[in-house]
Amino acid sequence: MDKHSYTIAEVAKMLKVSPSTVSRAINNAPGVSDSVREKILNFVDEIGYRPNTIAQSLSRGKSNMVALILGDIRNPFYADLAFGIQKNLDTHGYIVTTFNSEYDYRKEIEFIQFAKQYHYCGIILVTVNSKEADKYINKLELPILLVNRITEHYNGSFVVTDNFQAGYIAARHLINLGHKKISFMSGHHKSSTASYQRFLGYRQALKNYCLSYNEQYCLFDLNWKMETGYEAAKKIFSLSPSPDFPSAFLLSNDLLALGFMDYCEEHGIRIPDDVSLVSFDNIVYSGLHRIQLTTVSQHVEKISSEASKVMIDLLEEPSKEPRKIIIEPTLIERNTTRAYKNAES
Amino acid sequence: MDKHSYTIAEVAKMLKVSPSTVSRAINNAPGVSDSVREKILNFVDEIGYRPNTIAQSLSRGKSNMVALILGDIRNPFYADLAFGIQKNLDTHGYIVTTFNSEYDYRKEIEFIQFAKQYHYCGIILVTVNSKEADKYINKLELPILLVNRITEHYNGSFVVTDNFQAGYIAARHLINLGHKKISFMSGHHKSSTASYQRFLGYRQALKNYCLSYNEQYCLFDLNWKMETGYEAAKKIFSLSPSPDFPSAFLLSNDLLALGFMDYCEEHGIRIPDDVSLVSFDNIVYSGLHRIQLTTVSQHVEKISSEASKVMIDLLEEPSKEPRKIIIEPTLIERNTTRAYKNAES
DNA sequence: TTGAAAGCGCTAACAC
DNA sequence: GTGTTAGCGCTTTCAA
Repeated sequence: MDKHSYTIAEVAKMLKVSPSTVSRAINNAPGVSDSVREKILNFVDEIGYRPNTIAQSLSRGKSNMVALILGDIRNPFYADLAFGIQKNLDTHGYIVTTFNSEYDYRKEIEFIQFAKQYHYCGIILVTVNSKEADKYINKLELPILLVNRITEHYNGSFVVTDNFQAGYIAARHLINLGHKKISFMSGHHKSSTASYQRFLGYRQALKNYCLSYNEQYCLFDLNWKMETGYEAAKKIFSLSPSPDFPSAFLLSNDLLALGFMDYCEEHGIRIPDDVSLVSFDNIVYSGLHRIQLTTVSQHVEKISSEASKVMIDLLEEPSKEPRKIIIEPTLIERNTTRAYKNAES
Repeated sequence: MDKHSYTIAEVAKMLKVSPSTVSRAINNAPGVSDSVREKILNFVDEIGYRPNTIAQSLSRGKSNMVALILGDIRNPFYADLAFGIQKNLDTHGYIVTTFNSEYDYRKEIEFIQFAKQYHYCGIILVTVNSKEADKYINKLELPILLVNRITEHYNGSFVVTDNFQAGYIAARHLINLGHKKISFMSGHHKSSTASYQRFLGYRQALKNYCLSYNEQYCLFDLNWKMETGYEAAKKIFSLSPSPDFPSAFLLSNDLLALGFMDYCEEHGIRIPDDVSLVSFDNIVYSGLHRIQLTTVSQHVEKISSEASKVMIDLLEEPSKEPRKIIIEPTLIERNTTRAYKNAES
């Protein structure tokens, strides 16, 4: 029953040494004889002394907390990311706090300032990528790492998926299946480079295969959520019928796709019989036997391990060149796509 | 472009007042004339000064960080819980750090000690509930709140679901459907009160309706994960056929159920035609049109709002009586259960 | 109402 | 190899 926490001064006094010696011993710093070090370590262990991290941080002028700012931890993609990063950084003695910006750039900026005020030692940011954030990021004196999305004027370290390629292979898959009319349902198009790059990849594929792009059936301001995917489907399928109506859809992420599917199922639109679907992320629920969503994997475990490594580098060797890591996506073919069948055939 | 963060001393000097006056002003403490206060506040705002929270914490002897220790953020139930708690506490000026114990009591204890060393001001704990943790929890001098599960000798504040009731209504639903042989697939039975209470409720229902309990088809050490549910199904369905084989299963949580379903689907066991399934949590994916899992909702948004309220109480009025909050679960009837049909009929 | 000064628990020069 | 001492940036008595 430790009634109160000891201070380093108390420990020093009990051991009849100076606080600095204790400090050196517990921090594995040089300048203590082995015998004294051992004595101190044993004693400290015995009485259960642990240095006050707050005091350490203040004295050292830096903490060991890193902030992870992302859209929404309830998105399984981010939950995986956060889990991985947290676990990796944990083993290196860092502690990470996760902040949900809810895809709102004002919250994001608030959290960035917050991290600064709290003297976090670094920031891992999945930005919503507004012009505003851009300004804040560049005038930040904290080590920062952008994950998944980069801003326009950023030239620091990042770890991202090759989203252009992701969009390209998703579209190509559909094209190879014979689809001619393919629509894109995008997350905040203007603000998210991730979504925008995927869109560009899709456009490129269309172009390369001489297919036309029909903006009428595309949506560009979706909010990455299941409900939004549901609403998107409602909107699209309530459009008056036309020969131009798409036979396949690209959805910006799996959550949107799941919502989209839900609407379809409820309204007798069969997948993949009536329309084909491809999305991005490969969250675990997409692989469920009853779901079988064809999707482009971003390899989240790879992203989180790379991001952890880069962050640790940034923290421990600040002088190093910025690291720019791009990860190749992979198409996971499952069951929401099938060969295009002409109505007349 | 603020090159460096100002200190309170610098601000004071610029304003030709003392640091204490600045401190009082920015903390809304009494003892400053309105005119001076206003002047300080305006200036501080203008130059973008923010007090160093680390220094504040050290000086005050307490921080405003609360630790949330839970099993695994990748479980959507916990993601929802964490999201809600974080959002609520955020608006009260607290910052919450989430730790994943991975259902390992040693990690849990490590995190508890950690929170102490870092001078967190409070802990919200979803314990794995080992005897070990029990000891640590009770000799803790930090405000602590147990969520979802309580330990044997705990007599502090908690917010939990009525898990006995949850188990009872789940089983009763199946019984009303005519099922006679109902099996229970449990999370760590011995260590989790949540799971154990659900099991007890189930046993009680069996008893009340004069049904027999057959341990042979129950499993008690599952690990709350999808893969584990999959393995559980494999294990059960590889048992040699018998007239006692259950026609319905209760699964400790939705993730287990999803994995269980996956195995069944893959092996031609139809749900609900061949076997009925009920589980607990009502994560969002259970409601998907293609899934339609019948489950018992714990009302996670209610849990998180109550937990937040109680934690804030604990922090701000430490003298108050412990709060003990029990939330009633609700059965969500969907599509993984159906009336029992005798093979001969 | 305001300011001076001590101190929170630790680290890191600097001296011995 | 070890100890002394001066901060880190803030809050909070206490005195004015």
